[in-house]
Amino acid sequence: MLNMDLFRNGIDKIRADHDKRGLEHTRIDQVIRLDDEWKDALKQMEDARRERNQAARGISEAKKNRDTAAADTIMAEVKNIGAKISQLDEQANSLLEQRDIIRMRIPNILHEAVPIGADEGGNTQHSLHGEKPQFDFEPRTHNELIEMNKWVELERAAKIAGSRFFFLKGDLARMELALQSFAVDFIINRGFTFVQPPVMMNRKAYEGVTDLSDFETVMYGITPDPLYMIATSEHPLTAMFMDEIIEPSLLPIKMVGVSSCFRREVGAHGLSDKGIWRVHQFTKIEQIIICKPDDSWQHHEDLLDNCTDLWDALGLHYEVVNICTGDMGTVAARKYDLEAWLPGADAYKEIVSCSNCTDYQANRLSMRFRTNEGNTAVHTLNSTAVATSRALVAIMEQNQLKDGRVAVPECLVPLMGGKTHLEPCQW
RNA sequence: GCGGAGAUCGCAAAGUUUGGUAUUGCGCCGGCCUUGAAAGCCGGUGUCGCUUGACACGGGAGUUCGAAUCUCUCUCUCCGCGCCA
Repeated sequence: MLNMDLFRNGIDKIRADHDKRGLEHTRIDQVIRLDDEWKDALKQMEDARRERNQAARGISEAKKNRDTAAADTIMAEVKNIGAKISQLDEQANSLLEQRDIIRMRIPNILHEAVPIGADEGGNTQHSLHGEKPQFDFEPRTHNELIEMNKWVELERAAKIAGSRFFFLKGDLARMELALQSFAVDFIINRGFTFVQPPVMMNRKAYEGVTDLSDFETVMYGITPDPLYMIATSEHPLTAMFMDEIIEPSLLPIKMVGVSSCFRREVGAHGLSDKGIWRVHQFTKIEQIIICKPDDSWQHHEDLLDNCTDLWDALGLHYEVVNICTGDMGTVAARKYDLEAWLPGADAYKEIVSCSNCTDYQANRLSMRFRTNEGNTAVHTLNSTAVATSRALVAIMEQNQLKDGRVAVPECLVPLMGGKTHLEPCQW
C-alpha cells in the first residue's frame, strides 16, 4: 500500500507509474476524492467531539462547585450530541474504509530500471550463468525420469490428498533434504539468521503481505479457525514485525527461513505442469531482509548475488531475468527471476524470484523505525534461495545420464553420505 | 479443555476499589553549559487532522453528559491442572 502522503504531495509520481504500466487513473482519482471527503467528515466529527468535551469539563467544574443546577443545564444541552457524533463517526469511517480498499489495489511505484512490456515477453535478460549441458543421447523430461526411477508417486498421492500432491521416495527424497540443508547453511554463511515460521497466519497479517486476489486463487483457508496456510515463508517472516517500531540498531534484519508452502494453483493447467513442477505443497528456503529505505537497492543486489552464487555452486545452467512492467504484480518495485534450463522441455523456466517491495508491505503492516524526523516505514525484500521441488527438476534434467541415473551436484555429495549418483528406487 | 492472574506511549511502572478526560522513571532527540565529553538543567519524544483540535490505556460492543476506571465479548500472555508428539 502506498503512503497517503504520496497521494497528497506526490501524485505525479503515481500517475507516471500508472502510465508506465499502462493503467487507467480511475483508482487514483477515487482515492483522492474519498480522501477529501473523509477529511471533511473527520473535521465535522472532531468539532462535535470538541463540543462534547467542553460540555463535559463544564459539568465536572459545576459539580466540583456543588452547582447542580448549572450541571443539569449543560447536561440537558448536550443530551443528544452523542448520537450526532456516532453518526458522523460512522460516516467518516466508511469513507476511510472505502479509500483504503481502493488504495490497497493500487500497485507499488516501480524502480526506474524496470523494462517496459505488456507481459512476460517483455522481460529482458540480465545475465547468463553456466553452460548448456550437451547430451550424446535424447535427454528425458523429469517426468520420464521420476517415473522410470520410481522416485515420485503421483497417483497414490492423488488417492489420499488430490492431484498436484506427491510422495518423494528414495534417493530423490534424500537429495531434497540435502538441498534444504545446503541452502540454509549457504545463506547463514552470508550473515542471515535461520528462522522457522508458523505455516498458518491470520487474515489481518496476511492482508499486509499479499495481493488481495491471492485469497481467492492461491491461499488455502483453514476450518474451523480463520487461518490461512502460508504460500511461502516470506509471508510470516515479513509480517513478523507487524505493528512494531523497530529499534534502528537491529536493522538490517536478515533472515533465512524454511517451510512447507501451500498453493491452490487455481486456473493453472498445461502439460508442462505435470509432475512436481507445479504442486500444491512444496518446500522452500527463503531469504528476507527488513532494512532502512536508503539501503534497500543495495540489499536487493546482494540477495541476487546470494542466489547466483548458490545456483552456481549447484553447477546448473540458468539465466537471470529482469521482470518487466506487465509481469510485475502489485507488491514488488523491482524483481529478478532465475530461470533454469530444462533440456527435456527445451526451455528456461522460473526457479527463483527476487523482489524489493520497498515500503509497500511495511505501510500495510505498520512496520516502522525511529529517525530524527519521526517514525518511517522500513523496506522489505524477499528472494527464493531454493524451492526444492523445482531444484530437483532442474538437477534431474541437467545432470541426467544415458541410463536414467542422475549425477548428484558435488556440493551435495557430502550431505548424501558420499553418494554421487541417484539410483532407482526398488518399488 | 478447566481454574486463576494479567495486557497502560520504544522499555519499565503508577492510576482501576470510589467514572471527571493519562502520570512517573529509563532510553532516544534537540537546546543550555563545556576546549570536548560526562554530569546537571530545560524542552521534545504514539496516531490522525493540522489553525485553536480530535483520538489513543490489547481488539470490539454497551452503560453515561463524561470510561484506563463499570458491564458484555473476543484475542493474546503468564501460573496451575488435564491431555499429548
